[in-house]
Order: sequence, then C-alpha cells, then structure tokens
Amino acid sequence: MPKSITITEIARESGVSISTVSRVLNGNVPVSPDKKERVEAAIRKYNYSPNALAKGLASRQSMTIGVILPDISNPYFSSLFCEIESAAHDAGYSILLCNTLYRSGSDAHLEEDYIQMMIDKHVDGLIIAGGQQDLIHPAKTYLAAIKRAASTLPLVMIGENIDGISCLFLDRERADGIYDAVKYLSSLGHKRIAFLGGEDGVKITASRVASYKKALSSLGLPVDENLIVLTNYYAQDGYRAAGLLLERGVSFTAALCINDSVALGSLRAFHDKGLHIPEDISLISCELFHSSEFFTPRITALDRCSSRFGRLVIQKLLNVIQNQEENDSLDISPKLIVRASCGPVPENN
Amino acid sequence: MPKSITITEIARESGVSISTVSRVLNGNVPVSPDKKERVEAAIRKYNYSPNALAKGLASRQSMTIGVILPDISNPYFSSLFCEIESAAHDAGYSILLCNTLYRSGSDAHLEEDYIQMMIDKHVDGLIIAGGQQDLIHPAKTYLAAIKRAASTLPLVMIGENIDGISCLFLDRERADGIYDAVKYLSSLGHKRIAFLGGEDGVKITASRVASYKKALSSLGLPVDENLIVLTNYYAQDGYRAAGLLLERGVSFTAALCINDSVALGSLRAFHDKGLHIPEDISLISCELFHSSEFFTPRITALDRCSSRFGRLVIQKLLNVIQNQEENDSLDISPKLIVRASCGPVPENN
DNA sequence: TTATGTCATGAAAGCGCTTTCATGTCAATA
DNA sequence: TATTGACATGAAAGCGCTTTCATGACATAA
Repeated sequence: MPKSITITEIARESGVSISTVSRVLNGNVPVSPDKKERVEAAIRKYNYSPNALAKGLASRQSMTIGVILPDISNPYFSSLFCEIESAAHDAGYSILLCNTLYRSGSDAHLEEDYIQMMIDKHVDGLIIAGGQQDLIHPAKTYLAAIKRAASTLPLVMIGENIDGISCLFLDRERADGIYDAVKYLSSLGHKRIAFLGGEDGVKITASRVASYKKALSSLGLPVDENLIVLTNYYAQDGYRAAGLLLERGVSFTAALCINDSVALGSLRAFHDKGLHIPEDISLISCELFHSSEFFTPRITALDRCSSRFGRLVIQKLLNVIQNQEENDSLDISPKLIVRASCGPVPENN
Repeated sequence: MPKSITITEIARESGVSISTVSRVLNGNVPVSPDKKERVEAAIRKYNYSPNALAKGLASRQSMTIGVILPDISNPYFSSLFCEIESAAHDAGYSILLCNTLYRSGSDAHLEEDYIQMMIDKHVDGLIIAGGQQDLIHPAKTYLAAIKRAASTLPLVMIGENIDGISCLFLDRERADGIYDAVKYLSSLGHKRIAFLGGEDGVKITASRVASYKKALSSLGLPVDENLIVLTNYYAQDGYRAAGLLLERGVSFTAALCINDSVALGSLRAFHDKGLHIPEDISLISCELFHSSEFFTPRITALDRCSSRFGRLVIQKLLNVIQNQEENDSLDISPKLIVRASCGPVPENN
C-alpha cells in the first residue's frame, strides 16, 4: 500500500500553510484567488482527498450515522434502510450498519456491544430500529446502554417511547391503518376475523394486535383470543400460524396477516388444507412489501409507505445533529390497497 | 453532550502514563500487576472506552470494512450482506454499507463517490458486489476508481475478473448449477426451455445465460434466442418477461427464471393467461431466496448457499488484511431443490 | 563487586487534520 | 500623514490515541 498523501504535501506543493489548504478545502473562510488556485491545482495533481479519520478527530464530527436493526434481509427493515441510507448520503453522511438478529452463536450482549461500538466510532447520530424484543421487555443492561447512548449522541429510536430515556422516538405504528382493513372486512360481512403472525412480547406486534382489537370493538365485532396466533414475521411463521389456527378448530372467515411474508405462508397453509382464498377465507396483509401483488391470489394489503418513513427519520436526526429548525411535514398514513384476496362471507357461515 | 473521557484521564486517575494505559488496553506488552489493576479499575470506574477515530488515526487501522452493493433490499444481496456483517463482526470489524441503486436523483458518479468515500474513511478492506452493470461495460471513470481503490487497500470484487485490476475476485457463478436444472428438465422430456429475467449487459446474467446455452447444447437441445427474455431481477420483471415471451408466440414447455422473485412474477403472468404450472409449463428458479418454498405451486429451485459465500468473502479479505495464510475450504456448489413446479411435457407438445 | 542484560515505564513524537491566535498588509478614514 | 479596521495568512496547539526511544530498576553472570 502506497503511503497516502496528506494536507502537508499539498501545502508544500502549493507554497502555502496547511491552514490555508484546510481553508480552501472547507471553503468557509476567504482565501486569495491565486493561492486558492494553486492549492486546487495541487489537489488535482495529487488527487488528494482528506483523511476522514483525522478530520473527524479534529473536528469532532465523523460524518457517519449508525444504524442498528435486527435483520436487514427482512423487507420491512431493508426498505427502511434504503431510504435512510439514501437520505443520509444526500446530506453527506455514510452509514455504519449492524444487524443484530442474524448470528451463528448466541450473544446476549450483542446489541449492547453494537451500541458501544457506535459510540466508540463517534457516529454523529444513531438510529435503533426494533431489536431486543422491540423493547417490551428490554434487558436492564440493554436499557442502560441505550440510556448511555442517548446521553452521548443524538439518538432516534424507531418504536414507542421508553420511560426514562430522552431521545427522539418515531412511531411507525402511530397510524397503522388496521382499522381500515378490519372495517373493509366487516363491510364484506365478516364477523370472525383472525390475526396471524407477529411475535409475542414485541411492541410492534402488541401495537397492531391492540389496533385490531380496538377496531373489532368499535365495529361491534367480537374479540376472541383464540383467533389470535402469534408466531413470527416470516413466511414459515405465516405457514405455522395458519396451521395452528386451523388446529384450534375455531370458526373464522377472514384473517389479518401481520405482513406480506406471513400472508404468503398462510396462503400456502390454507391452500394445503384445501381452503381457497378468497372463496373460503378472506386475507389481508397489514404491511405491503413488494411482492404480494404477485401472489396467487393478489393480496389486499396496507401500504405503509415505509420508505418515506426512512427519509423522515434522517430528517429528524439531522435536525438534532445540525440544530436545524423542525420541518415535520411528511404524511405517512397507510393506505389499503384492495386486490383479490377478500370476498363476501361464504354461505355456510 | 458531555465531553467524553479520554485515555489521559484514565492515566491521571490511576497514576500511570498514558503509554501504560494504552498497553493494558491493547494487552500486547507486559504491565506490572498492580498498575494493570489500577488502570483497569479506573477504566471500570469511568466506563472508559477508547475513541476509535483517534485509535484508527494513530494505528492506521480503522477496524472498518466497506461494502458497496446495488440494492440491499434485493434478497440476493441482503443474504450475502448478513453473512458478511456477521463474519466481520466476529473478527472485530464493523461495516460501512453503501447502496448504489436506490436513488431519488440520478447520479452518474455515485459509485465512484462511494469508493472515494471508503478510501477517505480509511476502511481496512473493501467489498464491491455487483453494480455498474456488473462490469460488462463499466464506465472508464468507474474502472479508474476501482483501480485506485485496489492500489490503496485490500479489495474484493464479487464477480468476474476485470483485466488490469489486481485485487481478489470471488466468482459466485463459478458453479451456477444451471446445468443440473436444465438436465432435470430435459430428463422430464422438455426440449424447448426458456430463460426469463436478468438484465442485458450484466455479467451475472450473461454468465447464467451462457451456462444455460452450454447446458442445452451439451444435452443436444436447440438454442433459440427467442426463448431468452431479459428484463431485470424483480417480481415485476418476471411478470413482464413471461408476458413478452408469450407475446412472441414461440413454443416452449419449460422456463428457467433467474431467481425467486422473477419466478414469482412469471408464475403470476402465466396464471393470468390461464396457463398452469406445472401442467402446462414447468418452472425452475435459478436462485432460491427464502420464499419460493411457499409459492403456489412450490417452486423447484437452485440453492446457491449464498450465505456461506459471504463468510468466504470475509475470510479471504481478512487473509489479505492480516496477511494470514490461505484456508480456502468452503464448498459452495449449488444444489437443485426439487419441489412441485416441474412436470412432464404436456401431451399436445 | 562490577558489568551485562532484561524488563517495565514514561516522555515525546507523531497520525492528519481543525481552529485559535497573533501578525503583517493594505485600504479607508480622520 | 497618522490611525484604524478589515482581512488573508501562518504558527502552533490541540483532537485522543500508538509507538519509538531512552531510562532506571533490578536480577543475573562474571
């Protein structure tokens, strides 16, 4: 590896002090045209680019933002991330990404380690999405790590408020659109509507289940715990959830799936038992990824515009980092995309 | 933000020099037990953790690895990334991730900018996967940027060799399993087998199409360019590809889809035209993600063990970074997972 | 006892930048 | 002409670490 050239070489080459080079580099202080010219020539000549580590150390800004999330291969998080990364890049920041779920060994303190690592690397801001059971029962040490982080750097948590931690909380579930979904099913005559997928003890699931129950009540429909089957967020979990629901033998004519993957899995499970969608059962996905449009049948789903949410996250974080004024103007209310997975209640019900 | 405490405070607190603190921190040089004890106590007391920026600047190691890829929301890349991140973390490195595809504005030099940024941030190693048309027709400036990177830091390119660039090339397509897929279809009696999805002018696609043609030839089957429809990698592209193939009016009884997403889309397109899988058309996905198992019908697919490939990438990169000896032992040959999307040739053909 | 070597330790010089502060230049003002 | 102020500039002091080098303590060998 060739030794990379530094600001000192540029200063020598162009016959000015390193202060002056720094000034033309950052362009915030006037520099006489001829010197500026010479410096720029030297920079071009040597293809010089400042060492970000040194710059970060001296200026106390790393121009890096940390993102901690459970599973980037989950479309929920990857679409969020894409927007975050893009928005961050537009603002000159790069992203340090940590994935907490996908692990060969089990490491109880993994997330805390990651938080500490972010602090050590002096990220200018930190975004934590999900993880640690989405904070319904966070470990004490994890909570302590978050607190420490919040007192050290600008922190955005995607999820609900945690008592005693002062950072920015952005709630994707503020408006979850589930009422619209239930109402739609109700308008088709469905009364016994199941809820499939999601993880017990996780806030995002709890939040959606709560909305589901609330919607049922406000529409005068019965709430039956037997109709709720929590497993997890992936296709295999949808498959499992639908199977368990069927085993319970409770009657139902429609189901809300927590997301597209779960919908895909349940679809498969119902299909395997000879049940048809939407003739026998109506299905709605509570969170559209990009594929449910192509399932058989096409699945009616809630579009939560999660990508736009990512941009909002960065906006908010930069507000804090750069002490900018608020411009909270993004509308991210979910919309129900009606496709072909819902129908009237079958006659024998 | 409270001023974070430094090695100097720890030295003062424990009554030793900062050199000694550094030595107990890094543990490579003997330190007398009592001093070591005192330093460790001070570290615990203040919850001290070294500034990685300063450490990186002084030691010329950032303990960071850069990853540049086109689209992390594409399962191909996200599964690769998960493994990379996990393996890197196990070795003490964190990951700077750049996503080049997902952009609001169009930026011709985006990938070059990202490469430069990685160099500036002094990553200890760089992994570039895909991008820039997967390097069949890379822009001159992009090639120059890669060359510069390769001469500055350990670089792994995932893809085929590029002339004139000396870095480590890891070829995921070395064994693509496509022969097995074609042979399987052939054994079922299929003679006219289409190829759907993938992007024209992209190496990974070209490579798979070449394997497909080669397999056809070696099995004595005709190669017909009309049976090849290149669009892109996502579900909507599979939908489009199948539609275009049908429009061409050429006869075929089976199709290879470049990946699960494309398979999902084509499935949908065939279904919409009243064609049944596998009765009318047999379908194989050339790259299994995690969902094809749940499609209707379950799709026969090639499992490329892409996650294991990620670990291999890090292994190789660390070999270079740390001058370790080679231990190239990972078997990543693809396997054909036979499911329910292939059948015998329909009678009227 | 003296000479030699081993070893823990601290001082100090960087790593490549930013930023403060002092300085010298020059034009505008009195 | 003398004075003031504005302004471009460079020297130098950090930022928080690592690492070299010199030193002094101590044990060992002669």
